[in-house]
Amino acid sequence: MAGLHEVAKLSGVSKSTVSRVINNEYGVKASTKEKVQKAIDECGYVANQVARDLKLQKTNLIGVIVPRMSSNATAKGLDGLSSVIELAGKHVLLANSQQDNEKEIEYIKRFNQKRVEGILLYATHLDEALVKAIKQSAVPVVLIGQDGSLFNIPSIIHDDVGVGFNAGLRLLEAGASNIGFIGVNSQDIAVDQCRFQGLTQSLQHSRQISALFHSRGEFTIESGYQQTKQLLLDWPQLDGLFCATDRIAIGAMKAISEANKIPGKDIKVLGVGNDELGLVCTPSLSTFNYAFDLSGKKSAQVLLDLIENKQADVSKLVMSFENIFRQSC
Amino acid sequence: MAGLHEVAKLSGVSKSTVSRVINNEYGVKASTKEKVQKAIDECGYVANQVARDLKLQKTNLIGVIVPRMSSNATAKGLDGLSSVIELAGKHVLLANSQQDNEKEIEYIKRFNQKRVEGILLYATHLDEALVKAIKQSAVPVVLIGQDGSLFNIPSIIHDDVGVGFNAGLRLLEAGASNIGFIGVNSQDIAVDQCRFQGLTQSLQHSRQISALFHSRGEFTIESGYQQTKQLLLDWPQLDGLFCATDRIAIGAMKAISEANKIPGKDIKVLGVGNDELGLVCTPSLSTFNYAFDLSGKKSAQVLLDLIENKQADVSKLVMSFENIFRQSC
DNA sequence: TTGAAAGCGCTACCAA
DNA sequence: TTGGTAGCGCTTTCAA
Repeated sequence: MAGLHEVAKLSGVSKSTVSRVINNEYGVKASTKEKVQKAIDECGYVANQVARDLKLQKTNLIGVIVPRMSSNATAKGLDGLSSVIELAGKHVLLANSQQDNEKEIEYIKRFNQKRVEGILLYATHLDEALVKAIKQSAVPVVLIGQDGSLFNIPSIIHDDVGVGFNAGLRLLEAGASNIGFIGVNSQDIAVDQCRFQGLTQSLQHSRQISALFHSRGEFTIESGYQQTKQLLLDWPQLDGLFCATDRIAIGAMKAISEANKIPGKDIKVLGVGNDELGLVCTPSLSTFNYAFDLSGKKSAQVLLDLIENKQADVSKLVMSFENIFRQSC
Repeated sequence: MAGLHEVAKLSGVSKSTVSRVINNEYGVKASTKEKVQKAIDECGYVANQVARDLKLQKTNLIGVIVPRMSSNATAKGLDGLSSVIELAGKHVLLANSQQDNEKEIEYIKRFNQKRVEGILLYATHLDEALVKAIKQSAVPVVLIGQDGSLFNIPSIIHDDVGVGFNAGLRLLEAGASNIGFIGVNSQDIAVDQCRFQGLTQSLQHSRQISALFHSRGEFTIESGYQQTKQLLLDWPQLDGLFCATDRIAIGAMKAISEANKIPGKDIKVLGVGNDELGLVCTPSLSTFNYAFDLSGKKSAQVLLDLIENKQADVSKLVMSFENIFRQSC
C-alpha cells in the first residue's frame, strides 16, 4: 500500500509537505496542495492510522467488554455508548467475554497493550481477581452493572435495592403476602443479592415478614419455567413472585398457567428490565424499566471525562428506574 | 508508560534481548531471561501493540459495521462472529452506523485507515455509493444480509425468496386465499423485495393469483399495528397476512385482535426471524427461523479465509431457513 | 547468546 | 512556504 514517501516522490515535494496537505494545515501554497492531492488520488493513498497513533501517542480507542451481545441490557447499552463514543471521534474495540471470568481479565490486559484510552466493562460479578486486574490497568476502567465503588472503581449501576424494595411494596399492595424470589447466581451482587435484599427490606418494613424462598437459576425463560414448576409444588401458598429478570418472570408465568393458576390473579408476578417480551406476552408483565441505553451513554461520558481530566468527578452513578404497571401485578 | 528501553536499562541488557524475552524466543540464557523478567515486573512494562503493529504491518483487527445493536439479527450475529474472530486471535473494531448510509461509507474509509484486515458489513440496502466505497476498500469486505454478488462482493444472505415462497405455500395450505404482504422500505432488497417476490411466485404457481397488497413501513411492532389497522379497513376480505419481520407480525396480530378477528383463525399470520417475542405472544407466531448466530460465524469464516488466501472461495453463501409452526398459521 | 542498527509510516521541530 | 531530520516503540538482520 502506498505511503507518504510515494506520494512525495510522485508530486515532487517532501514528505513534510504531503503530511501538511493530508492534515489540512495552514501554510501550503494552493498550487502545491493541488499537485499533492492529484498524486494522492493517483496512487490511492490511504493514511496509515497505526503510524499516526504511534507518533501521536494516541489511539482514540475505547475498549468495551460485554458478557454477551444478545441481551436486552447489553444491546441497548451498546447502542447508547457507541453514539457517545462516536460523537467524541473515538472508536469502539469490542470484546465478548462469553461470561468467562478469565477472558474478562485477559481482555483488560490485551486492551492495555492495544493502548486503548479507557475500558467500559459490563460486569456480572466482581471478584478479587477482577478487581486486581482493573487496578493494574494503566487506563481507566468504568464498571457497568455492578458496584465497584468500594474498591474505588467508578461504577454505573442501576438501583437494584430500590427495585427490590418497590417490588415488595407493589406485590403487597396487590394483595400478595406469601412472596418468593427467583434470582440468578449469588456471584451476581446486583441482580441476585441487591434485588433480594431490597425485597426483604420492604417485606420486613411493611409487614415484618420474610420472603418465602430465594431460588436461583439462569437468565433464561426456560430456567424460570423449570424453577417455578418445582416451586409451585414446594410452596402451594405462594401468591406473589418477584423475578430478577423479565425472562425469568415470563417462564414463571408459563409454569403458573400450566398449574391452572392465573398469573396476575392467583399469583402476582413482577419482573425487572422492561424487556419487550413482557409487553407482548399474556398476561402482560408488570416490571421495572431500566434505561439501558442511557446507562450506556452515561458510562461512556464518565469514562471520557476520566480520560480527559485524569480524575473522577463521580465515583458512583446510580440510575433510577420506572415502575411499569401491566397485568401481572 | 515504561518502554522497552527502560526495561533494558534496568536489567542491564539490550533492547533486542528484552524483545526476545517478551516474545518467548529461543536462544536466551535462562539467567538473563530471569533478570529481564524481574525488570519487567518491577516497572510494570506493558508491550505496546501499536508499535508492534506498525513494525509487523499487521493489526489483527476486523472491522464490523452494524445498522444498530438492539436487533435480534445483529445481536445474535455479533455473538456468532465475535467467537470466530476471537478464536482466530483477532479483535473486533465495532461501528454503529445508526442506519445512516453516509456513516457506513465513512466507516469503511476509517477502517481502512486503521488498517483493519477485513470488514464485515451488516447491510440494509446496497446503493451505488456503497458499492463504490466497498470497491475502493483496500481490504476485503463481506456483506451480510444483502446480496452483493452481482457486484462481485462476497455475501452471506438468507434465503429470502425461499422464505417468501414457503410463506405463500403455508398460508394457502392453511386455507387463506386473500393474502397481503407488509414489508419495510423498497431499498431493502432482501427483506422487502425478495420476500415479496417469493410470495408472489408461490401464489402464482399454486393458484395463479396475486397478493392483495404490498404495504410498507418500519421494522417495529407499532408500525405493524398501525398499518394493519388501516389495511383491515381497506381489505375486509383479507384472510392471510405475511409480514417481513416478526415484530411487524406481532403488531399486526394486535390490530387484528382489536378488530374482533382471531389471528390464526380468521386471518392467518406469518412472520420471519423467529424472534423470541413470537414465542411468548398470544397466539404464538408462526414464523421462519434464520440462524443469525450461524450466519455471523460463517461470514467471519469467509472473511478470514479471504484475508488468508487473498481470494474468495465462495462469492455467495445462502443460508437456509427452518419453518416454525405455531398457532398463528 | 547478545548487541547495534535499520526501519515500519508518520508528525513536528528547526532551518532555510 | 518548504525540506531535512529526529524519533514514536517495537522487531529483525547481521555481526560479534
